[in-house]
Amino acid sequence: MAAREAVDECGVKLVDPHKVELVRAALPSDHDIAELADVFSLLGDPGRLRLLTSLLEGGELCVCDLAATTAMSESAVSHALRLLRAHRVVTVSRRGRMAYYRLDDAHVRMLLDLGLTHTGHTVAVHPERTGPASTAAAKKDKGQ
Amino acid sequence: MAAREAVDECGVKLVDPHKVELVRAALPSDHDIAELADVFSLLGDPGRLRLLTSLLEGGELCVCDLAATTAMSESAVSHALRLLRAHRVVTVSRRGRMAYYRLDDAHVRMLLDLGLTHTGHTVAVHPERTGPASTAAAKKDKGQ
DNA sequence: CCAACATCTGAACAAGTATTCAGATGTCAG
DNA sequence: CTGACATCTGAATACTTGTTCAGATGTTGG
Repeated sequence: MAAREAVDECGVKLVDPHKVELVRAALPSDHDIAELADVFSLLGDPGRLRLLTSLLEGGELCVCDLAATTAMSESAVSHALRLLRAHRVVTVSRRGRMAYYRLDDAHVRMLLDLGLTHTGHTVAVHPERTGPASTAAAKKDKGQ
Repeated sequence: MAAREAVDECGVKLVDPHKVELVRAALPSDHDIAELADVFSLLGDPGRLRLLTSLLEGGELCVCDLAATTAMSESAVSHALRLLRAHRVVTVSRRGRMAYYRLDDAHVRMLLDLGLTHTGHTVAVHPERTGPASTAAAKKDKGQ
């Protein structure tokens, strides 16, 4: 079994070149990876997570109310919302001097929903949730 | 007019105190939020994302093969895997001088899978992104 | 028009984090 | 045992990122 001595184009030693080749071919492009990492990164901040969860619960909220629910300064909320807006995760509808935000990305909504359903530990699976409007947030099964 | 002038305990002005109260009550605890943000954060790095996607595709791979599939240095891979190991996302089984890693968290696996099936739909709007290479969704059950 | 208000923005600072390098640990072959 | 090897680890670096402060923009009511 000389399998251990294989070397790839860059001179790196490989253990299972065949599997490596398969995996490499199946991996998403750098662009797709970067985009996906971007989305996860957006959800990877406690402040933004509270923000998005609030919108998932409340449907539509203005900046000052969001600041209240998330315990953040209005400035911090505004900065965070700008980021989320730039990534098309939320949309804003301005009425008078207020700005009302809402979730506007089915993909993120699903990830959020799936994440919240499993907070802490892996419990029951909800594979049937594919609709953007579903938001298992209403049931809040925290008391698992 | 007076409806707009509500104020919460900290002296912040609120627009819809009732909704704010509801949302606040429904939000996960700080601990749960932090944990979930942690998980998303782990998935928010391109390197770790490639690493995890490789494991999702390959099932079980050693460090040097992972370094090859992800185009990272073996040291960087090792550091990343240590982080993932600390968060119980991957497990290692050592055979001889090799260390074989595999995905070991159903929650993360689902998030990864859900994320990968939607690559290219969220951040930038990509009309026809049907998947140039296979998005791992098709054959995700390799590992077990 | 003016003053009060909600939100947005830019710059500066602080904090966290990924990557690299060099060396440590532990394993196998002879 | 010794040397070659795979992986792990710690420290130093540079990088990214969240938060704050002060001021800008745009809106409402008198």
